[in-house]
Amino acid sequence: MAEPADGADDLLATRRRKLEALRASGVDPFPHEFDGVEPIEAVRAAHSGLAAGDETSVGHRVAGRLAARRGQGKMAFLDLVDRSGRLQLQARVDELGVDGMDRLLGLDLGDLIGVDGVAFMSRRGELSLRVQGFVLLAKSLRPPPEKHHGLTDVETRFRRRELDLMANQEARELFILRARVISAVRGFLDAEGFIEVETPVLQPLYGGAAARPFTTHHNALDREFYLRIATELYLKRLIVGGLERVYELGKDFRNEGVDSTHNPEFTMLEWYEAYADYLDVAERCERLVSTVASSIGYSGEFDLSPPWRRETLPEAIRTRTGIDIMEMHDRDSLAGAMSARGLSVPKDEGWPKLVDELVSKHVEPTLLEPTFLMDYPVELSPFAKRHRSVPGLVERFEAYVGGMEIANAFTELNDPDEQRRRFEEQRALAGAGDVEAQPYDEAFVEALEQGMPPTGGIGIGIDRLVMVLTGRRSIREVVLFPAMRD
RNA sequence: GCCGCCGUAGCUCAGUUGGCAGAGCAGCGGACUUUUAAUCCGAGGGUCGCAGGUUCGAAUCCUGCCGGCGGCACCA
Repeated sequence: MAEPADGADDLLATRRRKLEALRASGVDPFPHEFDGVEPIEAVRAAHSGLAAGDETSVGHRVAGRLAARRGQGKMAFLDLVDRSGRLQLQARVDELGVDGMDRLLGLDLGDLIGVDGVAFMSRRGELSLRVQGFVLLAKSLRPPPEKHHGLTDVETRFRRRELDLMANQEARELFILRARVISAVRGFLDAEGFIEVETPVLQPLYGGAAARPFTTHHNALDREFYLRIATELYLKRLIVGGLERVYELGKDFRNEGVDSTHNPEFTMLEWYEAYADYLDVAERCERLVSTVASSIGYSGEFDLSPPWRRETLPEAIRTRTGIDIMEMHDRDSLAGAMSARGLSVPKDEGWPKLVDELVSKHVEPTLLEPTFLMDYPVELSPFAKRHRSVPGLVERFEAYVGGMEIANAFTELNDPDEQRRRFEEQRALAGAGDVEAQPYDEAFVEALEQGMPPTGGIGIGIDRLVMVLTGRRSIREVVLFPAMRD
């Protein structure tokens, strides 16, 4: 409430005052449109051959946010930023008049403006527009982040992503690249005969992954629903229905911990393909990732081109720890072998969890180059088909890059009676307190009883794929608005 | 959940042994017709995350809480 004058008022009040002054002088600070805008990138492309000092008579209309200002008085330079880049504007009093000059220089950094100007190459060799006319497109009532250091505070960058995007070009580029990844994924699958489908996010019963769900309530039906943890079971029902090749790209929700590779809601791609097995799926997976990578110009630390390394899970555990899980099929002998080698043994956990421990502690961190880890114990995989030649295993792989799981796939179990038995086993685990055990899904089993062709299916974590393709180490860097505490 | 580090102006950051709260950018007033983080002059701007405690005196030391990051645990 302090009175204006000089610096006694705060930054917001100053901007509000300017807003009111504009209105008082008949300027609409929030006009409705600005037609015919050219992306800054296109303006640059049109003048790539100019040399320092060259003038043109080519006019351009651009629009964006005012990002910097140099100079005052009779001539000044300003920087305008749009999605595609940054362009210097030159403001001259002999072009704009004293009044126009004052109005242009009276704008605040952060204001959105539209500009008509003529291209020229400055003495220092920077492409610029000599401003002939401009219009305020939206007044900014809050100060933008600092113009040199940008916005670096991690918490602010995530909570107020709009500030990150306006201040940091890398942030803009990253999310544009993410969009291109998703577009390339669709293009790849569409071209290979898959159709994109949408299945329920709100589900009466959840399933398809080992995870705890979020619950919500439907008022009119007066019943609980779950937010899906996977799309798997519905998609397989579409395979039963004869759609043959389907994929879904969308959010899954898992009510579990948050860390650098887990966000409670995340983007998952799943596809299912009739008459295929997990080897076919692996081949398509490595081809998809490699194709998407080259379509976005990936040049990171990994060689993503096919074929990826393949290693069986029992073999991977044996070479890392010397333990042969195929020879130790009861909990006690495996636990004994682990403690004999000085490895920590999770208490009160059964054989499957011990295997899981060995894989996540001793195998996964070593899988840096793209690798398919193949053939998992049946106990860990309630929806995967038994291995055609190795008892106790299923035809399943997880794909790893940089020590991080990016995909999980199997030859789908299509024997309804065995699926029923697997659900019974899950029910027993749930009874023993496993909060992630699969709930029994009778509708799914009945669908399998209609007859499902041999099918291969996969889930690929899109956020993690984007992490790999952009070299980011935290999932929060590739999700626009990651989950944060209040 | 446990451990460690961090939280100071709109933004980026200093702040010594516990002794008046600092700089740059941004903003405000002014000068400047080819700047590139423009420069120069002037005057402003603070819930030092929050709440307690110790002390003559706390941004600084102690406790608790909130938030962030990292690690562990959990988690396909």
